[in-house]
Amino acid sequence: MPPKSVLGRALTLLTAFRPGDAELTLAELARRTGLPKPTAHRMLAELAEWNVVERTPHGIRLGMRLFELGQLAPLQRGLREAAAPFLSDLFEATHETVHLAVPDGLDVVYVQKLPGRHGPQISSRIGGRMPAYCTGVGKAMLAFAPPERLAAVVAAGLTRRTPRTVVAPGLLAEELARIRERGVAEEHEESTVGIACVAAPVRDGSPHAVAAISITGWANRLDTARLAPAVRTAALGLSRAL
Amino acid sequence: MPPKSVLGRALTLLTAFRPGDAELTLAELARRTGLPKPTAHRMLAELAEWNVVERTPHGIRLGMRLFELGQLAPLQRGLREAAAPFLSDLFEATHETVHLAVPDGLDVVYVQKLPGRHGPQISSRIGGRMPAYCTGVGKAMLAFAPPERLAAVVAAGLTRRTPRTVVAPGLLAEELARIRERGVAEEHEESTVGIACVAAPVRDGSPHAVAAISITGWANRLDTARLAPAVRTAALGLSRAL
DNA sequence: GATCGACGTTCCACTGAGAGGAACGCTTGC
DNA sequence: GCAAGCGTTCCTCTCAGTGGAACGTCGATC
Repeated sequence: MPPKSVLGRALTLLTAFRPGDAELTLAELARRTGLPKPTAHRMLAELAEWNVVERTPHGIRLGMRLFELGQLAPLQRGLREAAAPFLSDLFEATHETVHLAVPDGLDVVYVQKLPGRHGPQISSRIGGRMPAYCTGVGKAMLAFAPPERLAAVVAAGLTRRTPRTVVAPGLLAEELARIRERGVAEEHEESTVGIACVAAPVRDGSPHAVAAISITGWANRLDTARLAPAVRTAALGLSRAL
Repeated sequence: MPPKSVLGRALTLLTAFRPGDAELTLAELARRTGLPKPTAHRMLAELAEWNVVERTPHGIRLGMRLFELGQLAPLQRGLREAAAPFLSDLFEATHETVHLAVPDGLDVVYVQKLPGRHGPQISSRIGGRMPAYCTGVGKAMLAFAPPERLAAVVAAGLTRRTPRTVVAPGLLAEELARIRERGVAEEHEESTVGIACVAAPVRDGSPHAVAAISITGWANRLDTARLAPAVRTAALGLSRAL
């Protein structure tokens, strides 16, 4: 049941694109959104004029202007620019995958990623989402978030994603207390089997975390205890820079 | 004179945000777009529901969902993922600012940037635009572009941005021929005084360049001759990976 | 402390931008 | 040769969108 407003319909069309889709046909878009074909056709034609979508010989894909517009979002932009040197240093020192993420609702959204050369292929994507409760960055930010946020996350339910996912609200709260104390969050195969990470919260003067930095690698090779100070230092440095 | 269609108006509102604007007031948006205030108000309210824009206590800013959507644009995404390891290597080997850019119309659009720690503050931005004819990445791609593109660039006029900008179409053509021969483009203070760069085109099997990689630094310190092979190698490596 | 201008917001009668069923020609695969 | 699916066009109808008018509220300015 698509929205009736033009804007709602257009956004339904855009959000019909999922990470895997390189390009979609008009018919597929009409099917996914529930819009009549002529309606979808007309709207896509106008979006294409703005380069928000692009017409290819065999379908339609999201366009360059959308990318450009997205980069103007001030939160991501300012944060990423400030973070760049710290992330580079961290990458250079460890050669593992480095992430920068921000909280959004119950999830975390990745804002920057420097993929480690020899580490595992990690499914995270810039602009991608993961649940907060089972990721290193998510827990780091949840530990320094307003209590409502934790409550909302718990209320939405903790789904078991791997055998080691923490699904008991009590255990999660204990863990967050530990994170608040140490200033560093760890994750051992809680979101994906075989993968571990160390994360630290970034703060901008307010008591709450505005972002988090993490290092990710193979669970059996990543020496989290050794890396923790480096991640913490980078996060503190970025916090000071904000 | 704003467009009459709802979609056009909404996009006018979004594109009213310029790189410097963190957030704008409703009145300012109405002024910039020429839309009546109630119209802008109503549209922004709907965009805010989708998190395309966000309401702050003192204004309106572009939202997280716009960032997420932009990251799904397949061209940028696939390219950036494939390029990441090559860019990291290049950065590590040189410690100078590394750029990845794609062509769009008469311009280049930066898709990734790793800012060098000790290099100059460069005004380029991920998602930002620069003219093709006076940048390293731009010339690298122009040299391997369909001839219409060069013609269009020349037709639009070559503006002198610094004393060293190449503004004679003949000289530009000669330079592009040299770039085709060497496989590397250089730029010495043609877009910004004090800054130089070395760039190489990335190709995906087709005869035309789909992107370019560059290293940028202080004009008086960057040893372009020494860095050229590294940039070229990275670009060739990425070309093969595509 | 009265006046002013600019702000965001609400209301509502009018209307033209948008809708979408019907039908088109084209390609693809039985 | 036919059927199914594709993108595209047409054209009448209607309701989503419009925007002038007027609102309460806030800081400056006098």
